[in-house]
Amino acid sequence: MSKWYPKKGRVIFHVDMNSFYASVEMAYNPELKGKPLAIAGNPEERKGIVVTASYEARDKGVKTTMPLWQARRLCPNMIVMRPNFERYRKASREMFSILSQVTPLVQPVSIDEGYMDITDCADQGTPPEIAKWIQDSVMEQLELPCSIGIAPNKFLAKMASDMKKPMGITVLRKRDIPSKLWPMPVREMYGVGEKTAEKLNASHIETIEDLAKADVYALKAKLGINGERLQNRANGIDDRLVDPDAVSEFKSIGNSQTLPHDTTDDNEITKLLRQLSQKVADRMENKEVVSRNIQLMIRYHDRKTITRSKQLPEYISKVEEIYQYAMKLWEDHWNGEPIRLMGVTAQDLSEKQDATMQLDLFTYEHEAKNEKLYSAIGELTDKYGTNPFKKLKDKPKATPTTSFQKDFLDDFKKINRTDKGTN
DNA sequence: TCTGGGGTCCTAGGACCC
DNA sequence: TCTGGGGTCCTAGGACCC
Repeated sequence: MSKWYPKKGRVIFHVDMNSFYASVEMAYNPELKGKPLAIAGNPEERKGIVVTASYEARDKGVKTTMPLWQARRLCPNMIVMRPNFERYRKASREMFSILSQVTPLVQPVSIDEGYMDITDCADQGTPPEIAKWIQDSVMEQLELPCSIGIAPNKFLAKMASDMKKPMGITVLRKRDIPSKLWPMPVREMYGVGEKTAEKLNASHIETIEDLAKADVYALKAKLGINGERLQNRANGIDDRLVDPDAVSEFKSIGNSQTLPHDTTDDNEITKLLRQLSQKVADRMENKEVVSRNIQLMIRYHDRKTITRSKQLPEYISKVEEIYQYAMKLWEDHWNGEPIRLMGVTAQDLSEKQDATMQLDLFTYEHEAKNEKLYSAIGELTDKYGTNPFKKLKDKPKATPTTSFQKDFLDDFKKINRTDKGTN
């Protein structure tokens, strides 16, 4: 029996931009600095909510997701702006480019936060020194504040970056867990939302320490596999790697919209369905993907929400196709009550290139039974030692996720094209 | 006057196949 | 004569996060 010992602990950063949208607007227009500012979708509509609030507004009690009318009551002189996503995306790109000057091991998780693995960056300084350099660079070059958590894994780094805001740098070592992590209410733990917190509280688990020390079987009975995972996190255990490629592919593209008033009006609903289909189609074209599953979401007047989806016999990308399938779902599943929101989402996405390749593969296997295809796969399997796509031979489905798979698929496409050319 | 819009991941049951 | 077990696909919904 041999035990595996890691060579050394990892050093993980979680970089979190402070009230990102509001900060970007302040950098863009210095007159806004020091003033209570909220970014809100649809400031005119009664159903608008606060997306991000500056610290000046937060001091007055304004919070993210608060209805705008409520926020205005708390902070009457608050400036309200619509979001400028182009601006935020640009700032985000520049921020991540600063991070990647330290290491290529940067994993963006959203527009305003990301993980870094700086285990092998000792030549650039101690972890707090590197964190300080990042924080200063982002502030000097972009005028944007951020907080950084330093820890031996992703979960602890995430919790750490949240502990000091704005412009904080927090180290959370394993030995700090009992004093810094455990006293926190369990609801504040990343991964514990409202429902899970309620369940835990019902079993008299109030703090992260309670969770860390709870009976694992009781947790599993209540929360399933997630119970065990949360308990591990509470004890500072988290093996997830920092994966720079993790968010490169989208799994779904959807658009939804709340109506200004609840409705059963056919014209209005048809029009909205068309608009949403158009938006989805446009975004799919930008990303050069096609979809094999369309989902419709309906939120009724009482907020009850249903989703209905359909797996398609073929990949689609055109507005007309998306609209037709969404409309069919609507006709089949609407219960006739007034609705307040509708959404259209394209799922089971594939890159355009691959989808046509898959179609070729399908045709070959099921109609032509082309031997050349199999010999091409065999040839590549020999060349690479193994076929990374277990399913490439059996099923017309192959979405590359690793560079090994990408290389394999590229080569396969080359050979496949040559074959077609000689036919 | 309650509560947006963009996502991801997980679970669970039924159909279907071997 | 009456019934196993595993695997995958499809669908719906829940929970969570920013």
